[in-house]
Amino acid sequence: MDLDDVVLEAESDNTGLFDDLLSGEPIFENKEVLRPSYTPHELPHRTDQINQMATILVSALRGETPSNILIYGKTGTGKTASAKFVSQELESTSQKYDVPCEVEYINCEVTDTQYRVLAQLANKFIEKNERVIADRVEAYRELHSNALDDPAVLDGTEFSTAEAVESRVAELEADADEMEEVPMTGWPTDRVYSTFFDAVDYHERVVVIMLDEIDKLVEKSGDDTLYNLSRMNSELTNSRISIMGISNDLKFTDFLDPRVKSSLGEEEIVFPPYDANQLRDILQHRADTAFKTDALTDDVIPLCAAFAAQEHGDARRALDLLRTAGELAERSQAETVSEEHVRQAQDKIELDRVVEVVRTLPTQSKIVLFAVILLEKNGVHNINTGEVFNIYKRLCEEIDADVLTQRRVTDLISELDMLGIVNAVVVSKGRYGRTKEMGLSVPVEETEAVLLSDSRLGDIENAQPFVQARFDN
DNA sequence: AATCCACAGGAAGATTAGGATA
DNA sequence: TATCCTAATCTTCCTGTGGATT
Repeated sequence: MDLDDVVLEAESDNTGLFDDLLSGEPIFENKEVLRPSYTPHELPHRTDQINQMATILVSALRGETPSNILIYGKTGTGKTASAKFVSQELESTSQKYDVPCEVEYINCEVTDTQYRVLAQLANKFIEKNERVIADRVEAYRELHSNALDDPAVLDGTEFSTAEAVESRVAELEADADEMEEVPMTGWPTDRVYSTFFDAVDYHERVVVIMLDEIDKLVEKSGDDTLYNLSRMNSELTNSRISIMGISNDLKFTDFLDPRVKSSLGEEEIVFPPYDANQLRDILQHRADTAFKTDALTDDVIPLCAAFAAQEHGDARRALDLLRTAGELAERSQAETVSEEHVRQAQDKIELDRVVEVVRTLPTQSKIVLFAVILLEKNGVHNINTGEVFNIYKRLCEEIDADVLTQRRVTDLISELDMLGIVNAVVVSKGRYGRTKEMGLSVPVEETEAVLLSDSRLGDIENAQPFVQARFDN
Protein backbone atom coordinates (compact mmCIF):
# COMPACT_ATOMS: atom_id res chain seq x y z
CA MET A 1 0.00 0.00 0.00
CA ASP A 2 1.58 3.26 -0.97
CA LEU A 3 1.01 6.69 0.43
CA ASP A 4 -1.71 7.69 -2.00
CA ASP A 5 -3.85 4.78 -0.95
CA VAL A 6 -3.56 5.75 2.68
CA VAL A 7 -4.68 9.26 1.92
CA LEU A 8 -7.56 8.03 -0.19
CA GLU A 9 -8.72 5.67 2.49
CA ALA A 10 -8.62 8.37 5.12
CA GLU A 11 -10.69 10.61 2.89
CA SER A 12 -13.24 7.98 2.06
CA ASP A 13 -14.17 6.61 5.46
CA ASN A 14 -14.15 10.06 7.09
CA THR A 15 -13.08 9.02 10.57
CA GLY A 16 -9.78 10.90 10.70
CA LEU A 17 -8.85 12.84 13.78
CA PHE A 18 -9.30 16.24 12.16
CA ASP A 19 -12.20 15.46 9.85
CA ASP A 20 -14.95 16.34 12.27
CA LEU A 21 -13.26 19.55 13.18
CA LEU A 22 -12.71 20.54 9.58
CA SER A 23 -16.15 19.56 8.34
CA GLY A 24 -18.06 22.37 10.03
CA GLU A 25 -18.36 25.74 8.39
CA PRO A 26 -15.34 27.69 9.64
CA ILE A 27 -16.10 30.78 11.64
CA PHE A 28 -12.78 32.53 11.49
CA GLU A 29 -11.40 34.13 8.39
CA ASN A 30 -8.18 35.30 10.01
CA LYS A 31 -7.76 34.74 13.70
CA GLU A 32 -4.41 36.49 13.92
CA VAL A 33 -6.16 39.82 13.84
CA LEU A 34 -7.63 39.13 17.26
CA ARG A 35 -4.38 38.22 18.94
CA PRO A 36 -2.75 40.71 21.29
CA SER A 37 0.47 40.61 19.27
CA TYR A 38 -1.22 41.93 16.15
CA THR A 39 -0.48 45.55 15.29
CA PRO A 40 -3.38 47.01 13.37
CA HIS A 41 -2.90 49.56 10.64
CA GLU A 42 -5.75 51.64 11.87
CA LEU A 43 -6.39 52.48 15.47
CA PRO A 44 -9.87 53.89 15.91
CA HIS A 45 -10.22 56.58 18.60
CA ARG A 46 -6.48 57.05 18.90
CA THR A 47 -5.88 59.57 16.12
CA ASP A 48 -5.26 62.41 18.58
CA GLN A 49 -2.55 60.54 20.42
CA ILE A 50 -0.98 59.28 17.21
CA ASN A 51 -0.89 62.77 15.77
CA GLN A 52 0.69 64.10 18.94
CA MET A 53 3.42 61.49 18.72
CA ALA A 54 3.96 62.16 15.04
CA THR A 55 4.21 65.90 15.65
CA ILE A 56 6.90 65.34 18.21
CA LEU A 57 8.81 62.78 16.20
CA VAL A 58 8.91 64.57 12.84
CA SER A 59 11.92 66.50 14.02
CA ALA A 60 13.81 63.20 13.87
CA LEU A 61 13.27 63.22 10.12
CA ARG A 62 14.78 66.69 9.97
CA GLY A 63 17.84 65.37 11.74
CA GLU A 64 16.98 67.10 15.01
CA THR A 65 16.56 65.44 18.37
CA PRO A 66 12.89 64.88 19.19
CA SER A 67 11.74 65.59 22.73
CA ASN A 68 11.54 62.61 25.00
CA ILE A 69 8.03 61.28 25.29
CA LEU A 70 6.23 59.62 28.14
CA ILE A 71 3.09 57.70 27.36
CA TYR A 72 0.65 56.83 30.10
CA GLY A 73 -2.34 54.56 30.05
CA LYS A 74 -3.83 51.46 31.62
CA THR A 75 -3.38 48.04 30.01
CA GLY A 76 -5.24 47.56 26.77
CA THR A 77 -5.64 51.22 25.92
CA GLY A 78 -3.61 50.92 22.74
CA LYS A 79 -0.36 52.47 23.95
CA THR A 80 1.99 49.89 22.55
CA ALA A 81 0.02 49.40 19.36
CA SER A 82 -0.05 53.15 18.68
CA ALA A 83 3.61 53.59 19.47
CA LYS A 84 4.61 50.69 17.28
CA PHE A 85 2.45 52.00 14.50
CA VAL A 86 4.03 55.43 14.70
CA SER A 87 7.52 53.99 14.78
CA GLN A 88 6.87 51.82 11.74
CA GLU A 89 5.67 54.90 9.88
CA LEU A 90 8.67 56.85 11.07
CA GLU A 91 11.13 54.23 9.89
CA SER A 92 9.50 53.76 6.52
CA THR A 93 9.37 57.52 5.94
CA SER A 94 12.98 57.84 6.95
CA GLN A 95 13.90 55.28 4.31
CA LYS A 96 11.85 57.10 1.71
CA TYR A 97 13.75 60.33 2.26
CA ASP A 98 17.00 58.56 3.12
CA VAL A 99 17.31 60.14 6.55
CA PRO A 100 19.19 58.07 9.12
CA CYS A 101 16.55 57.50 11.75
CA GLU A 102 15.98 54.31 13.71
CA VAL A 103 13.61 53.03 16.34
CA GLU A 104 14.48 50.37 18.86
CA TYR A 105 11.79 48.65 20.88
CA ILE A 106 12.52 47.14 24.26
CA ASN A 107 9.99 45.52 26.52
CA CYS A 108 11.17 46.22 30.04
CA GLU A 109 8.98 43.54 31.51
CA VAL A 110 11.20 40.98 29.79
CA THR A 111 14.40 42.97 29.83
CA ASP A 112 14.24 44.23 33.36
CA THR A 113 17.68 45.22 34.51
CA GLN A 114 19.99 48.03 33.48
CA TYR A 115 22.55 45.53 32.29
CA ARG A 116 20.15 43.66 30.06
CA VAL A 117 18.64 46.81 28.58
CA LEU A 118 22.05 48.21 27.73
CA ALA A 119 23.35 44.87 26.48
CA GLN A 120 20.36 44.36 24.25
CA LEU A 121 20.59 47.87 22.81
CA ALA A 122 24.35 47.55 22.33
CA ASN A 123 23.99 44.27 20.48
CA LYS A 124 21.26 45.58 18.24
CA PHE A 125 23.33 48.56 17.23
CA ILE A 126 26.47 46.50 16.79
CA GLU A 127 24.52 44.23 14.49
CA LYS A 128 23.24 47.21 12.52
CA ASN A 129 26.70 48.72 12.30
CA GLU A 130 28.15 45.46 11.09
CA ARG A 131 25.57 45.39 8.34
CA VAL A 132 26.37 48.95 7.36
CA ILE A 133 30.08 48.20 7.37
CA ALA A 134 29.63 45.04 5.32
CA ASP A 135 27.65 47.00 2.74
CA ARG A 136 30.27 49.68 2.50
CA VAL A 137 33.16 47.23 2.37
CA GLU A 138 31.49 45.53 -0.53
CA ALA A 139 30.91 48.81 -2.32
CA TYR A 140 34.49 49.97 -1.77
CA ARG A 141 35.91 46.62 -2.88
CA GLU A 142 34.06 46.98 -6.12
CA LEU A 143 35.27 50.54 -6.46
CA HIS A 144 38.77 49.36 -5.74
CA SER A 145 38.81 46.68 -8.41
CA ASN A 146 37.24 49.09 -10.89
CA ALA A 147 39.84 51.69 -10.01
CA LEU A 148 42.63 49.23 -10.74
CA ASP A 149 41.24 48.81 -14.23
CA ASP A 150 40.45 52.41 -14.78
CA PRO A 151 41.56 55.08 -12.24
CA ALA A 152 39.08 57.51 -13.80
CA VAL A 153 36.20 56.01 -11.81
CA LEU A 154 37.62 57.70 -8.75
CA ASP A 155 36.90 61.13 -10.16
CA GLY A 156 34.26 62.81 -8.08
CA THR A 157 34.78 60.45 -5.11
CA GLU A 158 36.65 61.21 -1.94
CA PHE A 159 39.51 59.01 -3.03
CA SER A 160 42.42 59.89 -5.22
CA THR A 161 44.10 56.52 -5.65
CA ALA A 162 43.08 52.87 -5.58
CA GLU A 163 45.35 52.42 -2.56
CA ALA A 164 43.31 54.98 -0.64
CA VAL A 165 40.21 52.91 -1.27
CA GLU A 166 42.00 49.81 -0.17
CA SER A 167 43.17 51.36 3.08
CA ARG A 168 39.61 52.56 3.74
CA VAL A 169 38.42 48.98 3.42
CA ALA A 170 41.05 47.89 5.90
CA GLU A 171 39.94 50.66 8.26
CA LEU A 172 36.33 49.55 8.10
CA GLU A 173 37.23 45.95 8.70
CA ALA A 174 39.26 46.96 11.70
CA ASP A 175 36.19 48.83 13.00
CA ALA A 176 34.10 45.73 12.52
CA ASP A 177 36.61 43.61 14.40
CA GLU A 178 36.64 46.03 17.28
CA MET A 179 32.92 45.67 17.83
CA GLU A 180 32.44 42.96 20.32
CA GLU A 181 29.10 41.47 21.10
CA VAL A 182 28.09 42.02 24.70
CA PRO A 183 27.61 38.69 26.48
CA MET A 184 24.43 37.98 28.44
CA THR A 185 26.31 38.36 31.66
CA GLY A 186 29.75 39.00 33.02
CA TRP A 187 30.82 42.46 31.97
CA PRO A 188 30.85 45.42 34.33
CA THR A 189 27.89 47.66 33.60
CA ASP A 190 29.99 50.65 32.62
CA ARG A 191 31.77 48.64 29.95
CA VAL A 192 28.44 47.62 28.48
CA TYR A 193 27.41 51.23 28.61
CA SER A 194 30.45 52.47 26.75
CA THR A 195 30.12 49.70 24.17
CA PHE A 196 26.57 50.77 23.59
CA PHE A 197 27.63 54.39 23.46
CA ASP A 198 30.29 53.70 20.81
CA ALA A 199 27.93 51.56 18.78
CA VAL A 200 25.29 54.27 18.66
CA ASP A 201 27.75 57.01 17.94
CA TYR A 202 29.40 55.07 15.14
CA HIS A 203 27.69 57.12 12.48
CA GLU A 204 25.26 59.99 12.15
CA ARG A 205 21.66 59.15 13.00
CA VAL A 206 18.71 59.85 15.23
CA VAL A 207 17.72 56.97 17.43
CA VAL A 208 14.40 56.63 19.19
CA ILE A 209 14.45 54.13 22.02
CA MET A 210 11.05 52.80 22.94
CA LEU A 211 10.93 51.47 26.46
CA ASP A 212 7.67 49.61 26.95
CA GLU A 213 6.51 48.95 30.52
CA ILE A 214 9.11 51.40 31.71
CA ASP A 215 7.57 51.40 35.17
CA LYS A 216 8.62 47.76 35.60
CA LEU A 217 12.21 48.70 34.85
CA VAL A 218 12.19 51.53 37.37
CA GLU A 219 10.50 49.35 39.95
CA LYS A 220 13.05 46.57 39.64
CA SER A 221 16.29 48.35 39.02
CA GLY A 222 15.86 52.02 39.78
CA ASP A 223 16.29 55.04 37.54
CA ASP A 224 20.00 54.67 36.75
CA THR A 225 19.31 53.35 33.27
CA LEU A 226 17.07 56.27 32.45
CA TYR A 227 19.53 58.73 33.93
CA ASN A 228 22.36 57.34 31.83
CA LEU A 229 20.28 57.30 28.68
CA SER A 230 18.96 60.81 29.16
CA ARG A 231 22.36 62.36 29.64
CA MET A 232 23.90 60.53 26.68
CA ASN A 233 22.92 63.25 24.23
CA SER A 234 25.33 65.73 25.73
CA GLU A 235 28.23 63.37 25.01
CA LEU A 236 27.25 61.89 21.68
CA THR A 237 28.92 63.60 18.76
CA ASN A 238 27.46 61.98 15.64
CA SER A 239 24.09 60.74 16.74
CA ARG A 240 21.20 61.79 18.91
CA ILE A 241 18.93 59.65 21.00
CA SER A 242 15.40 60.21 22.14
CA ILE A 243 13.53 58.14 24.68
CA MET A 244 9.94 57.11 24.38
CA GLY A 245 8.72 55.62 27.64
CA ILE A 246 5.49 53.69 27.91
CA SER A 247 4.02 53.24 31.34
CA ASN A 248 0.97 51.59 32.85
CA ASP A 249 1.41 53.44 36.07
CA LEU A 250 0.47 57.09 36.17
CA LYS A 251 2.46 57.77 39.30
CA PHE A 252 5.68 56.00 38.51
CA THR A 253 7.60 59.25 37.94
CA ASP A 254 7.24 59.94 41.67
CA PHE A 255 10.11 57.55 42.30
CA LEU A 256 12.39 59.17 39.73
CA ASP A 257 15.26 61.50 40.28
CA PRO A 258 13.91 65.01 39.53
CA ARG A 259 16.46 65.49 36.74
CA VAL A 260 15.43 62.26 35.03
CA LYS A 261 11.81 63.13 35.59
CA SER A 262 12.04 66.48 33.88
CA SER A 263 14.09 65.27 30.94
CA LEU A 264 12.01 62.18 30.36
CA GLY A 265 8.69 63.89 30.68
CA GLU A 266 9.32 66.66 28.16
CA GLU A 267 6.18 65.57 26.39
CA GLU A 268 3.46 63.52 27.98
CA ILE A 269 0.69 61.73 26.19
CA VAL A 270 -2.19 60.12 28.05
CA PHE A 271 -4.21 57.23 26.71
CA PRO A 272 -7.57 57.24 28.47
CA PRO A 273 -9.46 53.93 28.76
CA TYR A 274 -11.93 53.17 26.00
CA ASP A 275 -15.61 53.42 26.76
CA ALA A 276 -18.08 50.76 25.63
CA ASN A 277 -18.89 52.53 22.37
CA GLN A 278 -15.27 52.90 21.37
CA LEU A 279 -14.61 49.27 22.23
CA ARG A 280 -17.52 48.33 20.01
CA ASP A 281 -15.96 50.22 17.11
CA ILE A 282 -12.62 48.54 17.64
CA LEU A 283 -14.15 45.10 17.88
CA GLN A 284 -16.31 45.70 14.82
CA HIS A 285 -13.29 46.88 12.93
CA ARG A 286 -11.28 43.80 13.73
CA ALA A 287 -14.19 41.40 13.49
CA ASP A 288 -14.73 42.42 9.88
CA THR A 289 -11.43 40.86 8.91
CA ALA A 290 -11.25 38.18 11.58
CA PHE A 291 -14.58 36.47 11.03
CA LYS A 292 -16.46 35.17 8.01
CA THR A 293 -19.39 37.35 7.06
CA ASP A 294 -22.47 36.68 9.18
CA ALA A 295 -20.50 34.52 11.59
CA LEU A 296 -21.48 36.76 14.48
CA THR A 297 -24.94 37.35 15.85
CA ASP A 298 -25.77 41.00 16.34
CA ASP A 299 -25.43 41.13 20.09
CA VAL A 300 -22.02 39.49 20.33
CA ILE A 301 -19.88 42.58 19.81
CA PRO A 302 -21.89 44.89 22.07
CA LEU A 303 -21.77 42.24 24.77
CA CYS A 304 -18.00 41.81 24.52
CA ALA A 305 -17.60 45.56 24.59
CA ALA A 306 -19.82 45.84 27.65
CA PHE A 307 -17.95 43.15 29.55
CA ALA A 308 -14.59 44.69 28.75
CA ALA A 309 -15.76 48.20 29.56
CA GLN A 310 -16.51 47.00 33.06
CA GLU A 311 -12.88 45.91 33.27
CA HIS A 312 -11.59 49.48 32.90
CA GLY A 313 -11.94 49.65 29.12
CA ASP A 314 -9.30 47.08 28.32
CA ALA A 315 -9.33 46.47 24.57
CA ARG A 316 -7.02 43.49 24.89
CA ARG A 317 -9.54 41.89 27.17
CA ALA A 318 -12.35 42.63 24.73
CA LEU A 319 -10.48 41.07 21.83
CA ASP A 320 -9.54 38.10 23.95
CA LEU A 321 -13.17 37.63 24.82
CA LEU A 322 -14.25 37.81 21.21
CA ARG A 323 -11.58 35.39 20.09
CA THR A 324 -12.32 32.91 22.86
CA ALA A 325 -16.04 33.13 22.10
CA GLY A 326 -15.26 32.36 18.47
CA GLU A 327 -13.09 29.41 19.42
CA LEU A 328 -15.78 28.01 21.69
CA ALA A 329 -18.33 28.36 18.92
CA GLU A 330 -16.02 26.63 16.50
CA ARG A 331 -15.39 23.80 18.91
CA SER A 332 -19.09 23.23 19.45
CA GLN A 333 -19.60 23.13 15.68
CA ALA A 334 -21.93 26.12 15.83
CA GLU A 335 -22.70 28.04 12.66
CA THR A 336 -22.50 31.42 14.32
CA VAL A 337 -21.06 32.89 17.49
CA SER A 338 -23.86 33.65 19.90
CA GLU A 339 -24.31 35.60 23.09
CA GLU A 340 -24.07 32.34 25.00
CA HIS A 341 -20.60 31.72 23.64
CA VAL A 342 -19.50 35.10 24.91
CA ARG A 343 -20.73 34.28 28.39
CA GLN A 344 -18.93 30.95 28.27
CA ALA A 345 -15.82 32.75 27.11
CA GLN A 346 -16.09 35.15 30.03
CA ASP A 347 -16.20 32.18 32.42
CA LYS A 348 -13.35 30.43 30.67
CA ILE A 349 -11.11 33.47 30.82
CA GLU A 350 -11.89 33.98 34.48
CA LEU A 351 -11.13 30.32 35.19
CA ASP A 352 -7.88 30.53 33.25
CA ARG A 353 -6.91 33.54 35.31
CA VAL A 354 -7.61 31.74 38.56
CA VAL A 355 -5.75 28.64 37.43
CA GLU A 356 -2.77 30.76 36.51
CA VAL A 357 -2.79 32.64 39.80
CA VAL A 358 -3.14 29.46 41.85
CA ARG A 359 -0.50 27.64 39.86
CA THR A 360 2.09 30.32 40.47
CA LEU A 361 1.39 30.68 44.17
CA PRO A 362 4.32 30.02 46.54
CA THR A 363 4.23 26.56 48.10
CA GLN A 364 3.28 27.80 51.55
CA SER A 365 0.30 29.71 50.18
CA LYS A 366 -0.72 26.62 48.26
CA ILE A 367 -0.73 24.56 51.43
CA VAL A 368 -2.84 27.16 53.18
CA LEU A 369 -5.25 27.23 50.26
CA PHE A 370 -5.35 23.46 50.24
CA ALA A 371 -6.32 23.47 53.89
CA VAL A 372 -9.20 25.82 53.07
CA ILE A 373 -10.30 23.57 50.24
CA LEU A 374 -10.27 20.47 52.45
CA LEU A 375 -12.46 22.21 54.98
CA GLU A 376 -14.77 23.46 52.28
CA LYS A 377 -15.08 19.99 50.77
CA ASN A 378 -16.08 18.59 54.12
CA GLY A 379 -18.98 20.93 54.23
CA VAL A 380 -17.50 23.38 56.70
CA HIS A 381 -18.70 26.89 56.09
CA ASN A 382 -17.46 30.07 57.73
CA ILE A 383 -14.02 28.55 58.09
CA ASN A 384 -11.91 30.34 60.66
CA THR A 385 -8.20 30.93 61.01
CA GLY A 386 -7.64 28.39 63.78
CA GLU A 387 -9.15 25.56 61.79
CA VAL A 388 -7.15 26.44 58.73
CA PHE A 389 -3.99 26.61 60.78
CA ASN A 390 -4.55 23.17 62.33
CA ILE A 391 -5.11 21.50 58.99
CA TYR A 392 -2.23 23.47 57.55
CA LYS A 393 0.13 22.20 60.25
CA ARG A 394 -0.75 18.59 59.57
CA LEU A 395 -0.44 19.03 55.82
CA CYS A 396 3.00 20.47 56.34
CA GLU A 397 4.08 17.53 58.43
CA GLU A 398 2.67 15.16 55.84
CA ILE A 399 4.65 16.62 52.98
CA ASP A 400 7.65 17.51 55.12
CA ALA A 401 7.46 21.25 54.63
CA ASP A 402 8.39 23.98 57.09
CA VAL A 403 5.57 24.99 59.39
CA LEU A 404 5.06 28.72 59.54
CA THR A 405 3.68 30.50 62.54
CA GLN A 406 0.02 31.35 62.81
CA ARG A 407 0.90 35.01 62.53
CA ARG A 408 2.40 34.40 59.13
CA VAL A 409 -0.47 32.18 58.03
CA THR A 410 -2.97 34.95 58.76
CA ASP A 411 -0.97 37.15 56.42
CA LEU A 412 -1.01 34.46 53.74
CA ILE A 413 -4.78 34.20 54.12
CA SER A 414 -5.04 37.95 53.66
CA GLU A 415 -3.01 37.66 50.48
CA LEU A 416 -5.30 34.94 49.16
CA ASP A 417 -8.17 37.26 50.00
CA MET A 418 -6.62 40.07 48.00
CA LEU A 419 -6.10 37.78 45.02
CA GLY A 420 -9.79 36.99 45.13
CA ILE A 421 -9.24 33.28 45.73
CA VAL A 422 -10.89 33.30 49.13
CA ASN A 423 -13.04 35.95 50.73
CA ALA A 424 -12.30 36.64 54.34
CA VAL A 425 -14.21 38.80 56.79
CA VAL A 426 -13.27 39.60 60.35
CA VAL A 427 -16.12 38.70 62.66
CA SER A 428 -16.49 38.70 66.40
CA LYS A 429 -18.22 35.76 67.98
CA GLY A 430 -18.54 37.38 71.34
CA ARG A 431 -17.47 35.10 74.11
CA TYR A 432 -15.95 32.77 71.51
CA GLY A 433 -13.43 35.23 70.25
CA ARG A 434 -12.68 37.21 67.21
CA THR A 435 -11.52 35.63 63.96
CA LYS A 436 -11.50 35.81 60.21
CA GLU A 437 -14.25 33.83 58.62
CA MET A 438 -13.55 32.79 55.09
CA GLY A 439 -14.91 30.85 52.18
CA LEU A 440 -13.56 29.82 48.82
CA SER A 441 -14.55 32.13 45.99
CA VAL A 442 -13.31 29.93 43.15
CA PRO A 443 -14.48 26.53 41.86
CA VAL A 444 -13.37 23.81 44.31
CA GLU A 445 -12.65 20.94 41.93
CA GLU A 446 -10.58 22.88 39.41
CA THR A 447 -8.58 24.65 42.07
CA GLU A 448 -7.85 21.41 43.88
CA ALA A 449 -6.69 19.83 40.64
CA VAL A 450 -4.28 22.71 40.07
CA LEU A 451 -2.92 22.43 43.59
CA LEU A 452 -2.40 18.68 43.31
CA SER A 453 -0.46 19.17 40.11
CA ASP A 454 2.22 20.91 42.16
CA SER A 455 5.16 18.60 42.73
CA ARG A 456 5.21 19.26 46.46
CA LEU A 457 1.50 18.80 47.02
CA GLY A 458 1.02 16.01 44.53
CA ASP A 459 1.69 13.21 46.98
CA ILE A 460 -0.96 14.14 49.49
CA GLU A 461 -3.04 10.98 49.37
CA ASN A 462 -6.34 10.43 50.99
CA ALA A 463 -6.64 13.82 52.53
CA GLN A 464 -9.98 13.27 54.24
CA PRO A 465 -8.56 12.08 57.61
CA PHE A 466 -7.04 15.50 58.05
CA VAL A 467 -10.40 17.01 58.67
CA GLN A 468 -12.31 15.80 61.67
CA ALA A 469 -15.96 16.44 62.06
CA ARG A 470 -16.53 19.74 63.70
CA PHE A 471 -18.89 19.71 66.67
CA ASP A 472 -19.88 23.27 66.99
CA ASN A 473 -22.78 24.66 69.01
C1' DA B 1 -20.10 46.37 84.22
C1' DA B 2 -16.51 43.22 84.06
C1' DT B 3 -14.54 39.35 81.90
C1' DC B 4 -12.43 36.87 78.52
C1' DC B 5 -12.20 34.27 74.08
C1' DA B 6 -9.48 33.77 69.82
C1' DC B 7 -7.75 35.74 67.14
C1' DA B 8 -6.24 40.53 64.21
C1' DG B 9 -2.66 42.95 63.07
C1' DG B 10 1.38 46.45 64.28
C1' DA B 11 6.52 46.83 65.44
C1' DA B 12 10.87 45.31 65.25
C1' DG B 13 14.33 42.13 64.82
C1' DA B 14 16.13 37.72 62.43
C1' DT B 15 16.76 35.03 58.43
C1' DT B 16 17.18 34.20 53.69
C1' DA B 17 17.79 34.74 48.68
C1' DG B 18 19.23 36.98 44.83
C1' DG B 19 21.84 40.31 42.74
C1' DA B 20 25.64 43.66 42.71
C1' DT B 21 30.32 44.56 43.64
C1' DA B 22 35.19 44.14 44.49
C1' DT C 1 35.13 33.79 43.45
C1' DA C 2 34.05 35.72 47.97
C1' DT C 3 31.51 39.07 50.26
C1' DC C 4 28.51 42.64 50.64
C1' DC C 5 23.71 44.83 50.14
C1' DT C 6 19.08 44.91 49.85
C1' DA C 7 14.53 43.48 49.75
C1' DA C 8 11.45 39.99 50.91
C1' DT C 9 10.07 36.71 54.06
C1' DC C 10 9.30 35.04 58.55
C1' DT C 11 9.36 35.08 63.70
C1' DT C 12 8.76 36.99 68.23
C1' DC C 13 6.41 39.75 71.05
C1' DC C 14 3.02 42.49 71.60
C1' DT C 15 -1.36 45.34 72.20
C1' DG C 16 -6.12 45.67 70.72
C1' DT C 17 -10.93 44.37 70.29
C1' DG C 18 -16.50 43.20 69.65
C1' DG C 19 -19.65 41.26 71.99
C1' DA C 20 -21.61 36.79 74.39
C1' DT C 21 -21.29 35.43 78.84
C1' DT C 22 -20.97 35.89 83.72
